[in-house]
Amino acid sequence: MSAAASVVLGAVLRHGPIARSALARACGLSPAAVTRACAALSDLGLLVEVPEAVPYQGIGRPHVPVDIDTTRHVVAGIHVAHLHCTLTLVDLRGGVLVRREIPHGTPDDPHEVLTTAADQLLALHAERLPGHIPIGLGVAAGGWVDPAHGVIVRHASLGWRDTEVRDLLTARTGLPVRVDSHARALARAEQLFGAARGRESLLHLFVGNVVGAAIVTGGAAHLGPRAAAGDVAHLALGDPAVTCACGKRGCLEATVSDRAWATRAFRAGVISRPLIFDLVDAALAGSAEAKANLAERARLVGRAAAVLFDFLDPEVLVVTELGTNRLPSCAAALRDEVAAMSRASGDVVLASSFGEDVLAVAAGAVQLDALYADPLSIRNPVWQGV
Amino acid sequence: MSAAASVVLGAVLRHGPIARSALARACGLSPAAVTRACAALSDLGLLVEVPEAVPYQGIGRPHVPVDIDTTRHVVAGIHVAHLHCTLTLVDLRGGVLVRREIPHGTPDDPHEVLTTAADQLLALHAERLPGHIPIGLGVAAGGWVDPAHGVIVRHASLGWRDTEVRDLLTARTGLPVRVDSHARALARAEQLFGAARGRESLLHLFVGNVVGAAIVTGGAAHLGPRAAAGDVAHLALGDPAVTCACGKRGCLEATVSDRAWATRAFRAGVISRPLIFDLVDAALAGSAEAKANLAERARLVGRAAAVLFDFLDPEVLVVTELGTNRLPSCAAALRDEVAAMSRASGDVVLASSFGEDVLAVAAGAVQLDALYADPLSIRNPVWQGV
DNA sequence: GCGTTTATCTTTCACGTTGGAAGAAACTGC
DNA sequence: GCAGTTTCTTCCAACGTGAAAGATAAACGC
Repeated sequence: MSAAASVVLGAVLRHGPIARSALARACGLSPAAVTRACAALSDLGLLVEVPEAVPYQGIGRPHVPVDIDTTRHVVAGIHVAHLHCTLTLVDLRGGVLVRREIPHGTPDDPHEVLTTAADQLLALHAERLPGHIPIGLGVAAGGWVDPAHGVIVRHASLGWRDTEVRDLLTARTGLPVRVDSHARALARAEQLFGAARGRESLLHLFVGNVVGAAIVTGGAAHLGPRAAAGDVAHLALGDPAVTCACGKRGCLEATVSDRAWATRAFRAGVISRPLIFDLVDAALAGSAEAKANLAERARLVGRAAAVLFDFLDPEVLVVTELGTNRLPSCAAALRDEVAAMSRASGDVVLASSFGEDVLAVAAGAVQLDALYADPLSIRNPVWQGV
Repeated sequence: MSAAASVVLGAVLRHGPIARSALARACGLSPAAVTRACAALSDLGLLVEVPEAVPYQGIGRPHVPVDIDTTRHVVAGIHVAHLHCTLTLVDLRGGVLVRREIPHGTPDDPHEVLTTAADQLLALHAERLPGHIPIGLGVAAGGWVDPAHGVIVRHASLGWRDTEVRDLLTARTGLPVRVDSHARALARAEQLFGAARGRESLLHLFVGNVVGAAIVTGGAAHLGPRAAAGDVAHLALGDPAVTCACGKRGCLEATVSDRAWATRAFRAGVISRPLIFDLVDAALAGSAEAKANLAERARLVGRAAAVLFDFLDPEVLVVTELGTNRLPSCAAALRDEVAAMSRASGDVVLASSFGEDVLAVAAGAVQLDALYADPLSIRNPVWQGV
């Protein structure tokens, strides 16, 4: 309920260890309100005082910086990919504490995949971080996801339809469960912990086997009435010469998705198997041909991003894509292309902040999003007793 | 400040004459809160009781419907077009009470154009509606406008740059002044009084001599850090064969703007002068060639709109364009094209609600937007005295 | 015709959140 | 050790809200 608590916790997250007096200025709240909010958040184990963190130099009573307490709670995350689930335990700053990948038993059976993942995640928690109280469980998946109902409407690669995730896993784990799409989860992560920290608008373009986008305006993700906002997979922003499985021409996904591009590179003789990792590895190993090939993809992604950027005009554009995230030359190609084709200046175009941990962070961010929106809702009876 | 007053006034606007009890249900407020809000709004002359409006049939104490009081206040509007200003006095329901067009004296002198318009508008008010208290002045213009600073950054056709409108006209008229772009003003009008009534997301595409869009998400217009959101004029969504004055190919504005399309139709021999009105008049007079020509434009607009729609996934798409607004066949062509090229079903694609009055309503809506956002800010000392 | 029933609207009161002001606390400088 | 300074806390009044009780105005039933 208390709006102040949410604002204060968000400001602490952004500004690191920070004194209450500075918080009051940063949040536009009275000192009294900040004290009250900090007390409440401290009682819940979300905030700690760290007197030694920022030594006080000046005159007067020394300040007592507060910071996010990452030692008490964890957030669990499940990312449902094509061949495996990524299980994660993430702290309140989005730091990945534990990560494990488990292959799907029976990919056609959502119930089995999800309950197995949840069970293993609980076991992982009991084994590795028994002292951390789990706040909730976030589930991220590529494709069309309806976070309002906790449903994977259409999983991008597994063919699942209208899979009710939230109710299933809440019953199974007893934790609050939130579900969201890949692209939106990562957008929120960028906004909380990454490049878009503190920004109120953001366009996040995710290019993997799935291609998707997330639109953040006014500080909140825009879902659309069908939760389909940002579905750019089949926009005609790609190569017009490519015919997509959907029947249309020039679909973005058919042009630049991992699978599509790997196939294209394979046919062009750049790699010997149609696997994107082969292409990236070759580029990392120094192959000029592979580098040029990936830069070409980055430019195609950039051309599409330029259109979306100019239309939406967000504060930041973040692109999550294997090549640009690992190869500076690709990131530069992307940036140049966007700058050339749009009003965006180079400094608002950024590669994902999360490196290898993208999937792990995404899954956790789904739940952390909810925490930072309403921190006082964490009324965990287990914790209250300690 | 009171959030309830804004919510209540908005609900009254949407639901016409409505009983307080029904308002409480519609707004999710307690009856007490509604009573208080209505009393405050009544005192300000924004609301009236209309006991006879909805005769009560059932048992129990009869309800007393309340409605927007359109008899006390007016909002002034100035729309700055290429050759003239449209001056308007609009009531609180967006109804145009007075409209007058005045040609620019010296189009190159923003100061002269704006002050003349403001002076004439004040005179018009004194002459025609002296009993109505002016709440404020809205200014709408095509191009790049920064409403946060009240500045026309770049007028689309007059070549004005960084014209400070708000401060100039506040000083001149003593009224609160708000400035916004054409596309956003009309989007807000659609949301308040038109097709998008009560919707929280909306994409409005405006096609005139200027081509622009407005993005509404979460109930509020998205501006972007430079107030440039929705600038679709130079997106490559038009005919790739067309080269734009900006140097790029396929720009939307170079393809479908009034001027560009009229020129194209003129060259094709459909009309004898490159004037869009000739084309529309011919079509209205029954010319099959002109109709086909305008339907082709509607389809091109639809193709561009489809991409933007699928990306943003708004609840409604509203297109303001001369042909589709006046010719059912064009509206149908647009609808069909959007439905074919996007996920949008036909019923979310709508032509503008305001017919001949588009410009007049747009100018007024800029200020009405502010009124409905914070009705209690109308502390007009003149009114308080009555 | 008069009390009962029903629904609308208003008033009263308690609650929660906030900012302002005063006070307590902790340190420096003289 | 005392003034000066800044941080943080406590107390209190203001505000907006919902719940509940009360007032009001009609139809209904006998």
